[in-house]
Amino acid sequence: MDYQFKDIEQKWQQFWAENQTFKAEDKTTKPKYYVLDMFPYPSGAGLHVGHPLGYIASDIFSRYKRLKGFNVLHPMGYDSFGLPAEQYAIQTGQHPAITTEANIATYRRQLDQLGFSFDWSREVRTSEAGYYKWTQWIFMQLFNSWYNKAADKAEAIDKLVEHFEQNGSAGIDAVCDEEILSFTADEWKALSNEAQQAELLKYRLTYLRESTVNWCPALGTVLANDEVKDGFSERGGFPVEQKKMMQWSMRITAYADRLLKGLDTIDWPEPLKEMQRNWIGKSVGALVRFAVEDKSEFIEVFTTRADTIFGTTFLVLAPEHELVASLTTPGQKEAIDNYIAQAKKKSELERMADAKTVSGAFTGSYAVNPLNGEKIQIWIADYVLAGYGTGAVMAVPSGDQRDYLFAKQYLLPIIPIIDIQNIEKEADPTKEGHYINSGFINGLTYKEATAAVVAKLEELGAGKAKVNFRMRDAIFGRQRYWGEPVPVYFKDGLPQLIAEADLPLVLPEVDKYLPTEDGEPPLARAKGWNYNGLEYELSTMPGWAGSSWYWFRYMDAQNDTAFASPEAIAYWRDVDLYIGGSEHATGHLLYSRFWNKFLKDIGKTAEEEPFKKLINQGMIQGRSNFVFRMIDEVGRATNTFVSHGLIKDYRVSPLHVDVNIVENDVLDINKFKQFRSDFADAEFILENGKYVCGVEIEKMSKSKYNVVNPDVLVERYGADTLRMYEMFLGPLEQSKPWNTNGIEGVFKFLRKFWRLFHDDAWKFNVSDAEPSKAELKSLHKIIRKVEEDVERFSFNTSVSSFMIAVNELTDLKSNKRAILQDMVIILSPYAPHICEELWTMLGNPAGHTLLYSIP
RNA sequence: GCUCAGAUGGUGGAACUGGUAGACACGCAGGACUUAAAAUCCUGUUCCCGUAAACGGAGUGCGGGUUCGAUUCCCGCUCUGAGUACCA
Repeated sequence: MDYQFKDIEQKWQQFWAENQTFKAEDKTTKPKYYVLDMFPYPSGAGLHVGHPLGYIASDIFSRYKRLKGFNVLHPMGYDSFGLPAEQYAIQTGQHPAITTEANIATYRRQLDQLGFSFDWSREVRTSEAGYYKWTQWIFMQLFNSWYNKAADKAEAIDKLVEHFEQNGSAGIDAVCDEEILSFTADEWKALSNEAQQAELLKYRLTYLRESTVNWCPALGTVLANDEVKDGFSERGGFPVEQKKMMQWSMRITAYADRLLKGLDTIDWPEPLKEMQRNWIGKSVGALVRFAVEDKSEFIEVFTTRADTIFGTTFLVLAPEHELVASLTTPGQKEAIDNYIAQAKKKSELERMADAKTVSGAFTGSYAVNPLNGEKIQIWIADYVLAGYGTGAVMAVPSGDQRDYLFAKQYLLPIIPIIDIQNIEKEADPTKEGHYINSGFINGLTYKEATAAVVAKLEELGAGKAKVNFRMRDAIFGRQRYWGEPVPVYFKDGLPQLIAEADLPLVLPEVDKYLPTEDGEPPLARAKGWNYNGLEYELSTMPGWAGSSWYWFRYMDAQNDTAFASPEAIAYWRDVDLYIGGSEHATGHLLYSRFWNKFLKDIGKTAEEEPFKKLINQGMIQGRSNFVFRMIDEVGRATNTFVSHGLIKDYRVSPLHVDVNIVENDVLDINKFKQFRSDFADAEFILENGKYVCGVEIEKMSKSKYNVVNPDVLVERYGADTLRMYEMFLGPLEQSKPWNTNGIEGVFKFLRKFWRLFHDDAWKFNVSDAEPSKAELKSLHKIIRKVEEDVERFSFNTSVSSFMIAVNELTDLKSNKRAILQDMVIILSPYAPHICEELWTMLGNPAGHTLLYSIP
């Protein structure tokens, strides 16, 4: 029989499902290997051809590892809380759980037809109570913990309380809020319970605090920094503004240093590590205190160039700085007020747009340089950011270009401080040379000077060495419905955890998915929803909560007494290979590392890093096709279409055309006439009897008619062909446009492979004769090549090698069992259905992934 | 601006540690089979010169360098993509 991919694929998919062929074992002496894909958000649009790329690669690798004798965990699930289902619910009144369920069904069908070897018995869905019970549980552990810098790990909050009771606040080195109380043991004990709780909140790893947040009015919720791009929400593209709100946050900054250091221990793409390094933004420098002249106040600045302190000719505060009002003299009040009003009006975007225009205002006050007693002016300017460092800088115009421009604009002095500095046209931030005009560090080099200045500042009590991070604590609350409820209620205005026995705190029903009239989150609509009469927290957790620990749940997905059993965690430990997109660099991947480290600190997990090796699969872009509609003399669109090669001779306007009615850039004219009713009587100006379309690379999207659905390709060529074609397209990590041209080549290859086992009449015909030298040579070449390729994730080259091998064996008219049986095994990770079929036709038992190993 | 990645035929790409550039596939051209088409098979296909072949010349974004030898290593530049953006 000819190659009947449809029957073969259906048959084996059913067999694998019924026999749970790919179920990972929990008790085995085999070495473990954990292959993880980034689980999808099940959107309404279903999968397009770009989504499975990473899944195919991970599936090939998983199947390969099984052949190599590993006990492979290769699970799949759904990140099923999220905004689109909720937006849809707002529009239609349909409960998000219902649309989510329907979308998951579509995803599952699409995934199944590709023949993935997922262990579905371990499926997780973040929106199910059985799962989010443990997301809430982790939240509670974070609430019950503080970060002990001395031990460099998270510890139980009870230990902190114990310390307070015995020693007061002395001897505690914690990551905490800035305004903490200093007290003795007796003073602590004398505090009311409320006061104690309020104080502890400043230490907890998840805490409630008034903070400036990214508020998105259109979405009606706050967003985390990584969910905002250029002043607009990442989802939906709505404007985002800054607003002060009481908010739940995660003290991820406690882990900043460990998150940074850990990067050196993991096998991740360098650009991704670089992105995380930049996001964490560690900078080593010093805090310097400048006293304000004739006032008791002082201004603290952060600088990475303490050595340049003698070049400081003014101070600049952010317009939002808390001391601005008190520093402003009566004479300068109007100027300052005007400036602040003006700065406030500017949106984030405008502020970035005029990065080059310099503006600011003088407060009228003066500060004193702690090292030389110089009196310098205090200004405000929006080039200083309130959110970074202390919101104030010491301006050294000779060394910093921003300060330089500012000094030029407002005629402030510029003092050179290094002998080789050239400051005629711009600032010179050099670290070479020796210091001048710099008091006691004159003549020293950069290294010596920095150390000397910091030592002197410490001696004078005017400063100290300080490491600063750009990363902020992560805002954790969302004023939305479709997310995990926060397991907290309020008593006397203070947050309290609900009892662990009351988990999960189930998402209540509401009449509408919108905020209430007085602006409270949707959960305020829930009738009778309270904790023994006390009010629950009304915000829900952000999208990244559920995905920050899901790889642990796969280890033991059904467990009802722990997020995963200690035995399961001790065996599976961490993810050996993680495949997914680089768009999660500063969100999911950072939060996951954070939670992983926390869970290790509290003794629940085994490894410091969750994902040993990570590969970014490239984005599959859309490849749009265009037709060219002729424009007549008066500028009206006609119903005549000009082939691409001829458009220079006509006036035309390009029009997207559905890529599914175009093959190799040639338009199917009949299908085009049915594409839209007004094209029914379209006319064409052809070249060589064909209508050739234009091409452009764009994002894959419905509106551009360039979405290619895998269902269509599976229907036409089968899953094995699609799997191999996606790999054949190019290196996994590289972004590339999808182009269905060429899939025929892979299909032909599989058919040719099939034919090796059959005679001219398509009758199964395999010989038991001894293979020739040439045949053995081909076989050994391909085995070696494919092993090398898989180990370095070069799947595209192994597909080529398979083609070469099959071409060679076809030329040799080889039909020897000794050759073909091994070919089946090495090809099986790539094209599992056809291989399983041929494997059984050769007389072997089915389900060979468990039984056989690589030759 | 800064950081990172990349640039090879008509197209996707290969050449892994410096050793025959263009594997494999698509497309295209020609041919076989067919009444015809599809499917299938065969041949050719980097460019230039040459009727064709042998042969000759050029060639991996551009300009230099190291080397017996460079797509590969080094320096400078151009362009494309991604990330980031007044971070003191």
